[in-house]
Amino acid sequence: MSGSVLRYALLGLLAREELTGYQLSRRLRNPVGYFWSASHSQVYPELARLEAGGLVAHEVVAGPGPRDTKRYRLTARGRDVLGAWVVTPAPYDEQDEFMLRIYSLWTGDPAAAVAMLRERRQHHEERLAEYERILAEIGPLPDPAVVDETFCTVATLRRGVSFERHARDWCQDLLDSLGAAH
Amino acid sequence: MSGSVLRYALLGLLAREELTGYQLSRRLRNPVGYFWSASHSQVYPELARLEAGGLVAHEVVAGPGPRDTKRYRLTARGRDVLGAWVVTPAPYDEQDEFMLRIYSLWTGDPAAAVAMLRERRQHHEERLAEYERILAEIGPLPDPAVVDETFCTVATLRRGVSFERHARDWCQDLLDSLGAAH
DNA sequence: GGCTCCATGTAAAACGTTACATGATTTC
DNA sequence: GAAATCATGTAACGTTTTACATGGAGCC
Repeated sequence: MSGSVLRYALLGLLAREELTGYQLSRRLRNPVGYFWSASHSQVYPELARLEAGGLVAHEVVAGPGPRDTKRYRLTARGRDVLGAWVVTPAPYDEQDEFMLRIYSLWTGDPAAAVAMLRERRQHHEERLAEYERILAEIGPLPDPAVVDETFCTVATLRRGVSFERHARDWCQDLLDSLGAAH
Repeated sequence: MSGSVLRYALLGLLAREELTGYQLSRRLRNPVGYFWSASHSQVYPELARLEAGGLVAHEVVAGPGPRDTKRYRLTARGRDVLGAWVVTPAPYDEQDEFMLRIYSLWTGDPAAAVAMLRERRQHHEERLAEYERILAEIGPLPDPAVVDETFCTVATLRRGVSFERHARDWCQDLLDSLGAAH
């Protein structure tokens, strides 16, 4: 029973629907990939470990593809482990490679710095539009809030919207103070 | 010549002042630790690699401690490598263990979830105050902006302020919609 | 014919964390 | 006298990335 974070990403996805290893890998690009990603070569061994620990189980299903697929589901024990983990405080400091660049931006070429910041701002802009599009698709939540899958999905999207907006504005402010026209 | 990010954290610190391995380790908790951290057991081997590549050099100095210390400085080549890296686009998706918890919050105990979110909001509040204190200490920047060390430090702090503010408000909104009184 | 998607795995290499190892000086 | 700080390193372990390996179905 390893203590890696990946296992909780997998349990969290399986708490919502039954999935194959391949489908889990894809979701770890999108939509969960927005805040946690992993490659398939990590997923398959981790699934085997989770099954050995009794947190997930699988049945073999003839899928749409040519080969038999393993459809995984969360066990009651898996659900308990996940539920206990989510209310645990997360480590506070995240690594931010972009900020590391900003910290030493003064050592780089000014014109290249402006180009990099413009690209970054554009990236935030696009991601913001994407989050807002998904939110619009989901529509309004019921007013006495029901804390279910959708509620949590919307919560993460709202955080995304807030984050991208502030990040975009910060890029713009920095560009302005660098004296970059338009 | 490895391609890890740590090397740029070290180069970025050495671009500002000459430091020993131990001092570098401490700065990777604070202030750079706000967005990049590393333990001393990573720093010492990486410094050796950087020196082998001609990006840093050291001289042995009798420090305040009992033992001789190695004071490292950036070489011209190290400065070039750093300057080229900072204007390079950073990978966009960062891992966010906290958001992974939020995504599956619905599987956890509601009261425990509220407690966790309150603690998190408090954390953002404290970090916000810290950044604002440091900004006040630095004071205002010259108006025709000079893109130097201080300018970049202030840029990272402003981003920190903006981030903590939005994160705190998001926590509060979520607590509100969970119907948590105060 | 080549590319992408479906689908599963293993292996090697790189990277990061924690523990081991040592020891003087300063502060409580 | 105990704990923290200064100061440097190595070793073991865990995690992550990239490459290796295979192969059918559908699309351009």
